[in-house]
Amino acid sequence: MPPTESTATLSPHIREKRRRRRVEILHAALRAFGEKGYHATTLDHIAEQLGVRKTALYHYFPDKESILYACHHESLAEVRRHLKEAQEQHTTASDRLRHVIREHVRVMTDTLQGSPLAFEVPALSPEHQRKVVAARDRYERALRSIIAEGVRDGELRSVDPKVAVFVILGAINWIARWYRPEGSFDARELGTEFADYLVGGLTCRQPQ
Amino acid sequence: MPPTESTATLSPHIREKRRRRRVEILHAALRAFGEKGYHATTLDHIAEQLGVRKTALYHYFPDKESILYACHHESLAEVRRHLKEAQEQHTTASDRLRHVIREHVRVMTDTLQGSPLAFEVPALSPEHQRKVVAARDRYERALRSIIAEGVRDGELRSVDPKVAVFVILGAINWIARWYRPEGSFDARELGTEFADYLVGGLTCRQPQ
DNA sequence: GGAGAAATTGAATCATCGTTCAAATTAACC
DNA sequence: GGTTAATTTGAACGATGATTCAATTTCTCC
Repeated sequence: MPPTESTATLSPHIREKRRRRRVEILHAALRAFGEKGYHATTLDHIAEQLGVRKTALYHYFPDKESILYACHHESLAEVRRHLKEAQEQHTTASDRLRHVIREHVRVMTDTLQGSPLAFEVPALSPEHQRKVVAARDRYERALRSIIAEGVRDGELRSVDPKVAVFVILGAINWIARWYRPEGSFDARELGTEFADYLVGGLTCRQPQ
Repeated sequence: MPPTESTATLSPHIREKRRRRRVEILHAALRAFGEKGYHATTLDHIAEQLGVRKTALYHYFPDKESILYACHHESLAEVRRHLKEAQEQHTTASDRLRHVIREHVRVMTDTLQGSPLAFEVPALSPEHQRKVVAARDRYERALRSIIAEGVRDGELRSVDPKVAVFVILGAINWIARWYRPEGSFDARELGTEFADYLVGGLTCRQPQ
């Protein structure tokens, strides 16, 4: 009876099955949180999507807040991975930005439709909140310095990087509120459109 | 004892005093909703900001949901007023867009820091929800057609107006999550920066 | 195919608000 | 200044939804 903790003594098969189930729960939770917000989402609602009773969830997570935290954790890891890619694969600020935006949009539209910065951080426990805010700040700061570099090099217009990052993340996080997988938008095109728009608004009119 | 209803038989002085109090409540509610979201906000929390017990609120609004609706109603009226201004005072798509964005940002940062499209619509009663969604859709459609016109006239890049409007409103609504009046951002500059960025991202590189 | 672990369930508990209401306080106005 | 209406309050109620737990069902694996 290892509800929630102690994955150590499990057989590989069981462990894997358990991991998959956790991911399923997170997907259901992410969808619900994105649609209605954390507080309006009941455990019943999440469980219902999985064809199960809410008490079953306690076998995988100690409480509702931990589910929210796991969502944050997963999707923050995801976007920060793409940030790293961008840094490694591109050299100019616009290319890096374009990469990050496109991939972040993809994270929002994928099954793990994560809005790691969109979800209500205040709902987290102090401990979890501290961790999430720290990770989110690292991400935001990295984006800001990409923009700041671009401005310094004359590649981008002279904008306040803080404001620019807020605009970008606002636009991206908002996706959770209107995007539905069954809708008519193509996820891949969406990322490109976002990148074109949001990078285009920062680049200089006349390349010097 | 006219709690909530029947403003008819009141003296002008009383009526005015009552109106002011309602606005105070809305401001407190808007701030709280913007920070923590509707469901995480308790009536105690709103009342506390006004130095009063939560039961006092029932003298002005029949229930919590009506406060949310009033917030929606007020701020939707506000942004749609600015939309009308934009149509009347400007002729080109970019100028109209610029006007709307700047003013919408101001609405977000002002005392009535309204995020009429940001607040959880599903929390409203079916009746109120219908009204708010209708008004919001009118607003969104108007913005889309401004952009569509600009594209048709060759003034704006060829973008999907739907996506562009989502980007713009996402960026603006996100303001409720990070802007604090006591912070270091100047509200007026903010509107201009948003407009520059978000209109700039739509305009053609080389005016034909 | 059977023993034991894992997963799920249903019933019960508990805490948190939103809401009601009668009583108390405060303001309006003649 | 006193009467009436407006406003606020404190205590109590009720609904919702998170959480606990013992019992049951379903897997795993020999």
